[in-house]
Amino acid sequence: MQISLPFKYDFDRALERLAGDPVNAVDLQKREVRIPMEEGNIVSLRGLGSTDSPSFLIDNVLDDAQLQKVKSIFHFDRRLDTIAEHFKHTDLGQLFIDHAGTPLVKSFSLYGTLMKNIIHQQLNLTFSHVLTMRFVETFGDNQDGVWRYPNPDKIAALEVDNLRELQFSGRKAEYVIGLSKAIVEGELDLTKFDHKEDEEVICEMVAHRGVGPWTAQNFLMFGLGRPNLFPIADIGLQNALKQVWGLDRKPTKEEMMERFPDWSPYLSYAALYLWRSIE
DNA sequence: GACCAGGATTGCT
DNA sequence: AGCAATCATGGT
Repeated sequence: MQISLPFKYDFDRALERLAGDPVNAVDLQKREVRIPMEEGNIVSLRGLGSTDSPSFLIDNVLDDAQLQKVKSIFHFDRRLDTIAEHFKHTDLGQLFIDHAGTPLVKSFSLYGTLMKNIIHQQLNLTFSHVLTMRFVETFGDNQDGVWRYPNPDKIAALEVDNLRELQFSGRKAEYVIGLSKAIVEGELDLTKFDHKEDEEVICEMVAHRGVGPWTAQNFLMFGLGRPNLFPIADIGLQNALKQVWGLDRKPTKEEMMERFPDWSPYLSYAALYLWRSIE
């Protein structure tokens, strides 16, 4: 199955971003990522064209529903040129020229992205990737060289010490186990968020111990692919804005929020391109 | 050796 | 309501 897009799409950049997380099965030379699907099979997505003329080869999809799911993960239906145009006359205009075609790619597993976001809280990226990798290697499974996050029931059954052994903090271990229990017991249903407003999802999520605004906003961005979130507590975004605005300190919450009306309804893309600017 | 990392919670004023 | 301490560990 081959498809092409009528707008700039930097697939290599998307792959580099995915490759930043060692859990993902990315081959930069072959321009390929293999995606472990919920249905059990592994879909292969390979880039064929260029950023200006993007096309893709999709292999091993079971049916049309799954094809739509893959397209949705990579946002092949979301016009990046329209979004760049929106930022043209804002303070972030240059970013959208420098990194044109950078897409917002969703993670492959809702539960996985929640666990990953918890694990990544407040830690530097290198160490947090070590932790997520240990988590997946210890409790997930490997199918044909592709790692898959475990099911929540497996984590819900753990003791704090099982995660302490992987060098989780005691508190982080409690969060991860507690949230997994909430999912198993049906108190937290990640699959029912699709038709709810951002604010409603955030409200429900932060009611659970371990989930704060940053984690809920990241889940909405990278789990559900929502276009209009800006995790204001994020140190990386603060540092990126410090650089873009030429400040000698990190910007205040108020200074950042002042720009929201200009960036909206694409706050997620403002965040994505700001992260891109400091990578 | 201090201080900060792509934070959240708890306890204290 | 707002602030400080706490958490594990790696990098600077």
